[in-house]
Amino acid sequence: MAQIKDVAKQAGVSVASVSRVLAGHAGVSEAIRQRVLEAVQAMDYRPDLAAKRLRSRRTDTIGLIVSDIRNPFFTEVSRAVEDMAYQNRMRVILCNADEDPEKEALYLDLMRDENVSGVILSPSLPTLARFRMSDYPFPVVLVDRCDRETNADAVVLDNVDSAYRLTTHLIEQGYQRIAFIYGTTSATGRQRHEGYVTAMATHGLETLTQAVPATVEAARAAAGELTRGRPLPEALVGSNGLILLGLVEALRTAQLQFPEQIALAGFDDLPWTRLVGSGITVIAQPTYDIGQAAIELLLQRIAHSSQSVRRVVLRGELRERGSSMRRSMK
Amino acid sequence: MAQIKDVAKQAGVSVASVSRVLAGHAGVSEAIRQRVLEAVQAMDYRPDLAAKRLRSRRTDTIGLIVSDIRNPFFTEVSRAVEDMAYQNRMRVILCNADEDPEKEALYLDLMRDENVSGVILSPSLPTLARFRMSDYPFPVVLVDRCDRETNADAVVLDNVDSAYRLTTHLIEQGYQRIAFIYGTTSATGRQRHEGYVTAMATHGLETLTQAVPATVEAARAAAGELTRGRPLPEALVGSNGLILLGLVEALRTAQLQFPEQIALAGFDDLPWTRLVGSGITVIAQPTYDIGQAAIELLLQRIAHSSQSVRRVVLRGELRERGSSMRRSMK
DNA sequence: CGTTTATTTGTAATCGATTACATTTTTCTT
DNA sequence: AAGAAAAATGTAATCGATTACAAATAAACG
Repeated sequence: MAQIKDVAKQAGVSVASVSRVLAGHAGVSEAIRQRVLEAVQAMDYRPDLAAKRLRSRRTDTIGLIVSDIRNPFFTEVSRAVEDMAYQNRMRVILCNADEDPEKEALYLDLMRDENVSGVILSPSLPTLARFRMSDYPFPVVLVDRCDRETNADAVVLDNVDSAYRLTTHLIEQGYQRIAFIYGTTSATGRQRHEGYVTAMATHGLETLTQAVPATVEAARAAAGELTRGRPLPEALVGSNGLILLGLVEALRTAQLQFPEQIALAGFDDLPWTRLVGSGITVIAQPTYDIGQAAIELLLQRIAHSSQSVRRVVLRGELRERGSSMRRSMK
Repeated sequence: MAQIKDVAKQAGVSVASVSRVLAGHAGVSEAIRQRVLEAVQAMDYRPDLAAKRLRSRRTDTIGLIVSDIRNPFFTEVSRAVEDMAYQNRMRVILCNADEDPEKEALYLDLMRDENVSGVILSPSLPTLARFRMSDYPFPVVLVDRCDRETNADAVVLDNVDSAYRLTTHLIEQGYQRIAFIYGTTSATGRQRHEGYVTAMATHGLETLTQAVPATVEAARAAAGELTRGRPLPEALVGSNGLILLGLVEALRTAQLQFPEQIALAGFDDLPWTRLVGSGITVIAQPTYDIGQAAIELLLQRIAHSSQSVRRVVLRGELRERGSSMRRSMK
């Protein structure tokens, strides 16, 4: 394996010059630049990253900590983050913390060990509550989850508004007994719940909510109970993609047609939402954009560590489909 | 930031002893071990990974190169790989090569730069054809895609057999004009095609195939054409999850009910396959196991670089659902 | 108990780059 | 053309660990 001193010898220059040329630093003559580049080419020289990182004290690596990459939302976010990272000659270390604060802490420690340039974090509720930017030796950008109190760079959906719009849509379609099943594991569930409550209150309707861990199984069970109760809710709303999936499964088990017997809506426009039944009405999140915005924010913060704290709020898009069709008057 | 010499001073020993204790090397007295551990604890010392990697020439990092993490198959594989990697104190660098041989080469170069311990690769067809273990300075395990000629550690599904069983199932249900839409971008499509052809031949039936790039859009277009042709095929089979999704969308557009007007089956048991219509018959891949097997194979190979080449073949599971229900006699 | 052998411990070289600082070369002024 | 200032280049220190080798200590043996 060729190393920098070999290249220097081959090009007849000093190692410093080689390093300068490769780093793209100014103040090196065109003649030398050419000779170095030629030698590099000829020897297929590739700098040793470990050495470079040790000396320069920078790793050009960013950490991405999410609950579970199998959640399609995070899948898409991670793809965006990786795309942008490689474009900026950075690496990504991905961690699945499973909504477990201890794992999150563990992985954040690992980020410190790795001496990462920055971290994108989707925190569980307890971690979010405790979060202080100053607790970390690297910049952190929160993604998907953040609350009003938290002082941190963040990229989130307009959760309250989106839930408000979704709920209002159902009300306008003639539904009144609208049940909201939401995840308690993260801040988004709470915020979407808030939007739902506001919409219901605005129209003088009573709320009907069920808080569950944000998993398909929990949502399925909760929906099963709801559908066995009487009177039957007129509509079900799930606060995210996993929950929505649980609802669909439960309705199927209970042999309830939507929207004929019960309407349905939720968050996250997944590949299947328009395929089941006559399609499911959802708030689509601009997931790729969210990931992209997060890493852009992070890169800016890395470049200017003292710039003011920013929050990017992206708007969800209501996609009306069959599952929320107008209720026939009774 | 405390470094090893600070710890050594604090514990009243040499840096070598500290390093030995932390590396878990034998031949250090219990007394010193205790003193070092105490000092480490007290100072919250964490070894600098860049320095460690430079000197030891090992990174404990593995590369995972797939076409697109958004493909649910790879999502699940990557989760398994990451789980196992962290359990073995290793890191994972994930790359999306988009089925592009050039990107694959680029990322493989990057792996060389990173001096990774090993790589798990899901190669495109051209890369697979050219693949030589000896071309890389690190061990490589192929995942999902491998053909008979390739001499390499690999973890794959029993593609030919699974496709054979799936096709035979449809035939047994009374279908004859069975169309097979398969992806040309990867080796799996070809192999599944082979299984289909064999099953059809065994039963003296004529084949009806359509090769497409493995994307939802391409499959949708191809299926659209097939459904406009006459006589209509009696059944459609998609060679993977993306293609299957495209087929479902096309049938929906063409307003064709399954299995009433046309039967449907495919590969990959995704969250939605049992929710659309009366459920879709599929071959379920043990995706998590595939990922797990791949990294286990890789770790073994890293430990014993000269062990014999292994191929792990996992069996797909046929899940019969409504979409392939028995055809009423005509 | 002195010698040999095995076990601990320490000292200093090393991994391969970046970069501070010193030196040389070039350019600019007058 | 001499001297000052600016630009280019080189030398050597440095990043923070691991580890080869040397030195010191302990155990084993006749």
